[in-house]
Amino acid sequence: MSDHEIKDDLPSNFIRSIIDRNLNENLYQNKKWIGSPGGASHHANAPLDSAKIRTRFPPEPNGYLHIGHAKSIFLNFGLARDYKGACHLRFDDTNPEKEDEEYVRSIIDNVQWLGFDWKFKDEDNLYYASSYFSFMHEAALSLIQSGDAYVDQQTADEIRENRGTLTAAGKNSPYRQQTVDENLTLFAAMKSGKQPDGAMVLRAKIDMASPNINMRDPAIYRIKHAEHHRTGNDWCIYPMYTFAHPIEDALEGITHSICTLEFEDQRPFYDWLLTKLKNNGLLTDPLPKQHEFARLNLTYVVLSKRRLIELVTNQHVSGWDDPRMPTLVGAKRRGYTPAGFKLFTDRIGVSKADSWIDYVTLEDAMREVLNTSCDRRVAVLDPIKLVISNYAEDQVEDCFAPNHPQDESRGKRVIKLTRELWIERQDFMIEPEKKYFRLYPGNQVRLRYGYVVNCTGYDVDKKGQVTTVYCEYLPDTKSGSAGADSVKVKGNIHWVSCKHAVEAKVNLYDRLFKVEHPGANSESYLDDINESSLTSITVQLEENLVNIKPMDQFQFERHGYFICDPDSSSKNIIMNRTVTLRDNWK
RNA sequence: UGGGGAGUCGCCAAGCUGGUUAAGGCACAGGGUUUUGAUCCCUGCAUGCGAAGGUUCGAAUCCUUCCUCCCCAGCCA
Repeated sequence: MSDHEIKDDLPSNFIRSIIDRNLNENLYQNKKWIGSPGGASHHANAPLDSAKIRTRFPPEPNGYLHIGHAKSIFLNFGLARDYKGACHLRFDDTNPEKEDEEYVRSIIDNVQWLGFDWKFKDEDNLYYASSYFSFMHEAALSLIQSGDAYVDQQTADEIRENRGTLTAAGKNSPYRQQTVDENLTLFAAMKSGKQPDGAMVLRAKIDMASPNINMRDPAIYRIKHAEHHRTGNDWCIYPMYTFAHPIEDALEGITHSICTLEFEDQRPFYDWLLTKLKNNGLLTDPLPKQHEFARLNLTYVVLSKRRLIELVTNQHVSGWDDPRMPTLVGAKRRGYTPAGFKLFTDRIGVSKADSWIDYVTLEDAMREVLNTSCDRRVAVLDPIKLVISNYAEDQVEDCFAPNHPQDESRGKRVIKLTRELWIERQDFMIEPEKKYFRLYPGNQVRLRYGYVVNCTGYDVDKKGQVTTVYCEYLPDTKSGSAGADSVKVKGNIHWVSCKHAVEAKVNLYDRLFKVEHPGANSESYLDDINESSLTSITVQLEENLVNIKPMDQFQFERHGYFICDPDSSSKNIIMNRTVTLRDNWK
């Protein structure tokens, strides 16, 4: 295949268009990279960067990754792979009060689970913003020296008041005209540890009358007497995201810094800062450029960090990895797969339009992937007994079931047939409704992989509930035998031998919220919680499932895809339903 | 009422340096195959591109005006 053909297979979106254009403009042909992050002097004698582009996935280690992050991960790492570039995993740990090592580990696991790493040739591009604190401090000093930053001693309230409003310009701080030396002294005081939190803050000196509020002298360094999970007590001043992020990108030689829409207003500051630092000799071209895309919204799902935390702490779910949670750890336990997420993100595309993706789009992507990857098994979820009256009490017979209907190479397995079987309650009706073609008195169906049977009767308990169904089998009709097709039936039901069945617990999951947009038309999104999002039942599995191991996945025929829970054991098998099969009936 | 964005089929989304009948996916509706009412296959699904004007031989693509929605006033990210 030629490059041209390969390119035709790639999706088209505005970010790829930008990259294509940048590459055609030879924007990075003189870009130097010495193999590790650093400023202008660090890369001064470096060779040309062999990575065509550099992107980054920059999570703050203050929570668990969710499905929305998966979109960003596939975007950033996918772009790097397609363009023969590198994607860095960078922890944006500039706020010590919120961040923790526990999240770092979980994020690393999640990214690897989705199939990515941060290697590029011999580089290991795993970085921490906190590694750049020294450079950031120097950058701040340089800004003070060039007259582009000052230490403001107003209180937080005063700063807020003087910022102005959306329609009215702000007022200059009384400290805005301090000399460079005064600012240097004050900034040193901030760093010295002798100033309490909030006493003063370093601000960029731009324009208090800017129509863009982000340009009204944004705060770039604050005092925070807090222990950082990586730098300990080395610092008591920490850079703000606004200041830190562009620098992180620049030091790592990022070409395309892709973030979500809400940062659009910050792009002017991003460019302002980097240009200043370039003029001050700390950075060189090509400078990274920020591009924004629409974050993922999924119907019936909440993705905001605050709400997710609330769901866990208020115990609406069992934890971060509850299979109903949209976290990656939850999705994994639910049985959602990396390949499914890849298909999903490919399908939804990338754009700048705010949008809500139908939850069914995600489910369908999972079904499509699971359909080919999962072997089939039989499970009766709501058992009633079926007795084959003309089948001997002690007889046991092998039935052969293919592991996958579209892939013979996966072989067959044996399922034992006996006189008494478990079948689904839903596969029998005393009085069939229209178009129902399963079991009812007088009707014939095939016991999948076994014989055709004729329904002869049934028992009910005092409540009128069916307890046992009776039938007679047609001896010449066994699946695979010459006479198998001699009797044509429409219905085909699954079953499990009572004598051989394995009991298990199954968790049936439904959407966590009962409305498309939780919270949109109610007091709180919590009012929209679906109280029956989890149903736990006891079921009968085919005997071949006795040795199932945690995380094994199967399709239970006619039901859906199921995964063996991490807490499952041979004595206590637990299966989680990932997603049902499509069902045109009922 | 300031600034920044976005509006193409029920949900996404190509196309947008103007040029045959406006890609594709999901959903939906029919039909075929089928020992999963699954899968798979076929067919249908916007004379229309937020609205109205205008430029042009020709506009979703260019211009003008208007409408709707989202984001921004943390020493959060």
